[in-house]
Amino acid sequence: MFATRTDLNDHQREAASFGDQPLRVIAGPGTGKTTTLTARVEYLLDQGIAPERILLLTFTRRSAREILNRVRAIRATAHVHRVAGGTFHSVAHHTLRRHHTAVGLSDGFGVLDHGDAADLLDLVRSDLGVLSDKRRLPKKNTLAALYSRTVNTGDALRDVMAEHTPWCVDHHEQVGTLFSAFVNRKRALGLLDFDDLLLFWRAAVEDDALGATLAASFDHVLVDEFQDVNQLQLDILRGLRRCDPRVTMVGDDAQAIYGFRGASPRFLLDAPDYFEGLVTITLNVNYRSSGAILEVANALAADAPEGFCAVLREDRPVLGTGSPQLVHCADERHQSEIVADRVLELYEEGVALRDQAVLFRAAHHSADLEIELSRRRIPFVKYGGLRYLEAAHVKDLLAAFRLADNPRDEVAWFRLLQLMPGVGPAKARRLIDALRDEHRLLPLSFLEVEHRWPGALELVPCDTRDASAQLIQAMVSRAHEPPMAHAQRIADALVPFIVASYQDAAVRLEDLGALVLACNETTRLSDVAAEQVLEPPASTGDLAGPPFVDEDWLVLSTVHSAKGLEFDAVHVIHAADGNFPSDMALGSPEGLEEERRLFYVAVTRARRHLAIYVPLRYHHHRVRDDHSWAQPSRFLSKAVRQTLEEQLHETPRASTMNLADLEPIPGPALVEGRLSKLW
DNA sequence: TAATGGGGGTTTTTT
DNA sequence: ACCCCCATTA
Repeated sequence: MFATRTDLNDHQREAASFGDQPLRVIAGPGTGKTTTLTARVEYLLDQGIAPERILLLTFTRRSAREILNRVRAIRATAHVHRVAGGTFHSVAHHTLRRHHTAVGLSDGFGVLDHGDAADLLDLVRSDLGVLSDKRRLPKKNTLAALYSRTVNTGDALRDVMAEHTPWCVDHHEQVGTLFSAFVNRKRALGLLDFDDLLLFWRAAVEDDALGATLAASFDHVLVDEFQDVNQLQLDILRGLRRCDPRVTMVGDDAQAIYGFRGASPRFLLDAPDYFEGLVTITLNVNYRSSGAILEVANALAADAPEGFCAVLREDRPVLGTGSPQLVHCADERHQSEIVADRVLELYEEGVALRDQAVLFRAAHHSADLEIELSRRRIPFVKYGGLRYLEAAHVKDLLAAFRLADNPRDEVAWFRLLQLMPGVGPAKARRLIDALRDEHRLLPLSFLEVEHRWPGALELVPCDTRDASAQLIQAMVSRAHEPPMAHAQRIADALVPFIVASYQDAAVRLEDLGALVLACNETTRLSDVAAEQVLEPPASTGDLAGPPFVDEDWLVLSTVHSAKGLEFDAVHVIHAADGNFPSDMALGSPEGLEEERRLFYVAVTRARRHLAIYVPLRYHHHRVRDDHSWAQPSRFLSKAVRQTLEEQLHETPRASTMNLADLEPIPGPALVEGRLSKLW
C-alpha cells in the first residue's frame, strides 16, 4: 500500500499523493523522479483508478517499463501491465492501429523510420524534378530534418529554413512544394513516418467527437521528461486533457537536450499558462551523487545565464572516494589509454564494469577508445549512434514485412527489388511501374500483385528470376498459418539475396532469425516492423566480441542515450571545445545553452567517481603529422575547475609516440630478408 | 543505358 | 557507415 511507504521524503510524498489538479514536478537529477512517478502510479491504483485508465507517457519505452515493473514489484496483485505506457510515438501508434478507420488510415499501414523517410523524400524529389541543382541544395537527410522540425514546431517553413539552412532559404517555395508532394505520396502509399504518428494522433485528439472519446478513456495522464516535449506533443496532451484537469508533468529544465527535435524547456516553464490551476512541487534533494560531484554540477549550473529551477542539495552525504578529476591527456590515443587504465583501476577497487560508463557528445568520439578496449579485451557495450536497425539486411526484412501487409508500399518495393543482382535504381523503378495499373496506382492487394508480376518479371535478369519469383510468392501467399510461420517463409526466401549481397552473410542471417522470432505474438507483420522502428534495440557492441560471456561490460554511451541512467563511475571524454560543446551547435545562444545542459546531464550521471578528460592535441587525418591544439571545453570555467582536481599527463608513454617522427627502418629489406629464406 | 565497384571525404544528438 | 563521383563493364 502506498500509505505504508516510508522511503519518500515529504515533497516526493506530496507529489505522489497529489489530488486532481494539474501537477508539475520539477525534479533535478538524482532527486527520485522515477521513485516519485512510481509512487504516484501506485497511489492512483490504491485510490481505485483502473490501471487501463492511467496513461503514462515516457521518453523511452524502457523507462515506462522500468516504472511499471517497479510498481508491479510492490503490488504483485494489481493488473499493472494494463496501465497504458510508452512513448508519445508508441502510444500514437497503438491508438492509430486501433482507430485507423476513424482517422482515415488503411489497415496495415506501414511506419517509416528516419532513413526510409529520407529515401522517399529523395524519390519524390527526383519525380518532381525540382531542386535538382545539387550544389546549393540540402541533402536528403537535411531535408528530412527540416521537414521534421517544421511539423514538430509548427513554425513556418521559411522561418525554420532561415534559422537552420540559411544558405538555401531562397528555395523555400520549392522545398514547400516538395514537402507537400511528400505528404501526398505517403498518403497514397499507406505510409506514416515518425512525425505522422503524432500528427494523426493530434488530429484525432482535436476532433470533436473522436477527441472527446479518446480524452475520456483516461482518468489520469502522467508525462515524464516534460522538458523534452515539443509543440506537437503539447497539443496532443492538451487535447487529451481538454475537459479533465488530472495531468501530471515531471521534468527538469536543466536537462532539456532535444531542441533539434523541436523540443524546448519553455513548455515546462510555461506550463501554468497551458494548464489552469497548476500546482508546482520542486524536488531538489539529491540522493545520487557524492557531495564533491554535486559541487561540480552546481558550479556548471551557476554558469548558465538563465539559471536552473532546481538547485541541487544533499540530505545525507553520499559517500565518495576522492575528488572529481580533470585529466589532461596528450592526445586522443593517450586519452584512450588513460581511460582504460582508470577503468581497470576502479575495477580492481571493486567497481564493476557495468557500474562504469564512458560518456561522449557524438557517437564517433568513442572510436579510438573502442580499439583500445578491444586490444585489452575489456568487454563493452555501446549505446547511441548506429543501430542494429539501420543495418541494411534488417531493413530488407522489415521492408518485406511491411509489404506483406501493404503491397502499395513503394519504398519497400524499391528497397527489395534492388537487392536482386542486376537491378539498380533505374530497373527498380521500371519494375514498380510495371506493377501499376492504368491509373498508375500500385496494387492494393496481393491478388493484384500476382496478376501483374509475370509482366514485371521479364525485367529481372534471367539468373535471379527464380529466386525473385519465390520471394514474391512467399510474401503473396498467406496460408492459414501463424504470422511467425509466414515471417519464416519470407525470411527463407530472402536468404539467397542476403548471401549474394553481403560478404558477412552468416552474421546477418542470425539477425533475421531474431526478427522472425519477434513475430511470435502478433497478428500483423507490419505491426512487428513498426514496433522495431519505434523501439530499436539500443546497443551495438560487436568490436569486443560478445560481451555476454562474463556478463560484465563497460558502458559506452552518447550523453543523449545515457539520459535517466546513473553509474558509480562516469568518464566524460573529449571535453574539448568543438567536441563538447559541439561546434555544430554554436550557431545560436540557445544551441550553446543546450550543450551546457548536456554537459550537466553527463556529470550528474555519476554517483561516486567522476573524471573529465581533455586531449591537448588532435591529429588531423588528412595531412600526416599535422595537428592542432585543443581548447578545453568552455564549460570548464574557472569556477568549475575549482571543484575539480587537475591531473596532467604531459608525457605520453612510448607507445603513444608519433611514429612518423622516428627514423624510418629499412622495411622492405627486412621483409625480403626473412622471406627469401622461405624459397 | 544502367549496374557495379572503387575511392575519397564526412559524420551531432534520436522517437 | 554513408554519400557522392567516376571509371569500367554488361
